[in-house]
Amino acid sequence: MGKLPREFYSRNTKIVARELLGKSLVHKREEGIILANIVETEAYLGLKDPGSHAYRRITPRNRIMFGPPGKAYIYFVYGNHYCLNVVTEKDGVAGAVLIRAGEPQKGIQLMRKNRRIDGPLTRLTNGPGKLTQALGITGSMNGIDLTGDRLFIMSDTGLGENRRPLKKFNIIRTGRIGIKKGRNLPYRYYIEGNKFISGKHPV
DNA sequence: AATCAGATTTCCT
DNA sequence: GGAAATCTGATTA
Repeated sequence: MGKLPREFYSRNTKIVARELLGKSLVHKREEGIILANIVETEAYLGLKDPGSHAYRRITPRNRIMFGPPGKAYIYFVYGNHYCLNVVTEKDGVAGAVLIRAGEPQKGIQLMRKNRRIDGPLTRLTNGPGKLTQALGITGSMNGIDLTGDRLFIMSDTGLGENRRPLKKFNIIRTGRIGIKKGRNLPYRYYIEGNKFISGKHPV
């Protein structure tokens, strides 16, 4: 139930993406603790991955991806949203895992407040932009150290207001969402049957 | 149910 | 200039 150490992140990006499923993402704020279990991730590799921001070279935006593992790479997309990534691989090698969806466990009232939306729990954090908004994560936190005590990831505590801890689960691997180049590469991972995966629900 | 406009930054084919 | 690791609320394109 400890906080994941830097060695966890300092590994192959696809392995980290897979192993982050079922872990607990924690944001400590003045108002209280917000915690969600990670249920969907995508691996973004470095210079050779055409779907990655780090494709071909370092830029001011993607520089965090090239730095030490265990940091947060947070970027702004489509004029409105922030996406949270975890930096992987050794210092100097680009790689990151996009956290695409979570399952709310603690601080659900805070999440609803941050999202300024009513509706089912399953729509609170079922997408990368929704997740950061619910957790109160913005671009000013880009580069924050995930081995610190403000924003970090733990093994599933089994605590939570929502439901029992995730036990064993099957992992499904598919192509990544929302990109054109590199879409065919099977670098998206999610927990089979989970109700909090990104995407539209039928009404 | 499916589609569209709008929010508006960062980086280029 | 135009697309991009998105989402919401309004419209039916």
